Order: sequence, then C-alpha cells, then structure tokens
Amino acid sequence: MWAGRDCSGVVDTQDAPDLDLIFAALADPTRRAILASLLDGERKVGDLAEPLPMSLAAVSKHLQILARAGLVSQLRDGRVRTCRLEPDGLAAAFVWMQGFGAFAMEDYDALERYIEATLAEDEAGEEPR
Amino acid sequence: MWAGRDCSGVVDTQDAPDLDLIFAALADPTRRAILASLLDGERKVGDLAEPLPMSLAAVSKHLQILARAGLVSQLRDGRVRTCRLEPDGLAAAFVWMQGFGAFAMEDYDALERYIEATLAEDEAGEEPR
DNA sequence: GAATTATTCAACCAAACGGTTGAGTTTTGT
DNA sequence: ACAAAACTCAACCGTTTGGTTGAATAATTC
Repeated sequence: MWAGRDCSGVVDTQDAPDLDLIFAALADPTRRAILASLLDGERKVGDLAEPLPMSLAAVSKHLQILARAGLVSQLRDGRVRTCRLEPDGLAAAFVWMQGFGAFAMEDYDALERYIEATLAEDEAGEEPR
Repeated sequence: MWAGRDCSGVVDTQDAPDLDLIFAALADPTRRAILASLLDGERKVGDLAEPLPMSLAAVSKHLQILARAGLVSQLRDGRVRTCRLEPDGLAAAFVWMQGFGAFAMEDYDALERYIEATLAEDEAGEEPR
C-alpha cells in the first residue's frame, strides 16, 4: 500500500471513490453534531433539527449529504423519517487515515493507549440504546 | 465522552477547533494525493506539483490549506520550500473518528485485524526514507 | 547585474456550499 | 373531507472553493 515512487502519479490512485464525500461530510460542525447525536441511537429528522439553530429544510439537506456519503441512512415509517448511523461509511475513511498513521505517527503507541482507555470508559459509561 | 443526553445541545460542543479545517483539507483528492506523496518523505513544492494536472499556483494554494489545517509544514531553505507531513494534525481527526467508532462499529475487531495486517505489511515493505 | 528558477500573491471565474423562504407531498388525527 | 404534522423540493442568495493567468518576490547562476 502507498507504493513508494509514484503513489501520486495519477491523482486518484486506488482511492475509494467516496472519500471525497465522506470527508466533506465530516468537515461541517452541524453534520458532526448530527452524527454525535445519532451515537445515542436512532432519531427522527425533527428531533435532530430541534436543537440546531437553523431551519428544518437546512437540516434535511445536511442529512442528504450525510446519506450520500454513506454515513447515515434514513428509514421512512409513515410520515416520519428515522435516521440511523451507518458504521461502514465511517470505516472507509477511518482505514484510509489509519494507513496514513502507520507511517507518519511517531506517538502511535501513546495514541493506542489513549484510544483503549477511551473505549473502556465508554463501554462502562452507558449503552448505545 | 459524548455524554448521552445533550451532546448536540450546542453545535460545537467540545469540538477541537480545527476539525473543520482538517476534514475539509482531507476532502479533496489532490490534497490526499499530496499527503500520500509526503509519506515517502519531504518534498519540494515543485516536485509535489510536477505529476499533478494543474498549475503550480494551484498546488501552492492546496499546500496552504493543508498547512492551515496543520497537516503539513513548510520549511523554506533558500528559494526552495520543502514540505513535510505533520503527524499531530492527522491525530486530532483520527482520535475524533475513533471516539466515534468505539460506539458505532460492529466489526471493530475485524477492522483492528485488517489494520494490524496492513501495518505489518507496510513495515516490511519499505522504509519511510 | 541580468537572467533564470522557485514559489507566492492578486485578480478573476464558474461551480459548489450553507443557509433562507415558500410551495409541494404524504401521512395522521378529527 | 379537512387541517395539521413531518418532511422534502425548488428557487434564490451571499460566501467559499478550486482552478486559471499574470505579476511580484527572492535566491541562484552566468
């Protein structure tokens, strides 16, 4: 992976086709807030929108962007649309970044320990509902 | 982390201030190609630009964006500007995503194994120069 | 010191982004 | 059947993005 000499010969070498969409989706604080709130479990569009300082239509568009990136999915049940986090989308970006860190991060072990600690603490804290 | 009830009460709750910049920087394929090419080691701006299908000025702007996000740094030595990967910037985004995955990913172990494999293979393959 | 090399700066342009409002479109409730 | 609820769609608007070109800057070479 990342074969040495010409990994940038063509711009998009072996890039997963939707990393653009995924990272772009993550680049907005509103969208990250939505994702964070979905960590708690499924949510209706309206419930997601309620705390956010913008119109329902704006939130709807944000959700479309998250859906197109494969980060959330919407299940329509009656007139209500329920949103849920889609783990695999995140995984793609995560793996890409990891492939990076393997080379570049010096304090990889420290990071690993930090992550382990966080993970354990979270699992103790509350269930994902 | 991600305290249950109102993690989205305000949009930017405890967000690292530059996640916007980091993810936005990663959202462009040209910029990811530049980062990938920097995995090999330091590079002059011109050398980074050479394989890319755009003007030098465009690449210069991409590098500014990467620098503002803290993902690369430029060391000017004479008239030549040498770019290097900045690991800590990536780590911030990485940790954010990890905090996410801890809750959401079902196949966490599989992912971990995949990562371990990739890491081992890469370390065997070539040195980062 | 004049020309060349390496890179940024500034102005511009089309397209995309993040928001708005107002009008659909389905369900649900009475 | 009617009105309200829960959305999405469409059109618009100001700002940012990703590229261009041409000029500016700075260090090297002749």
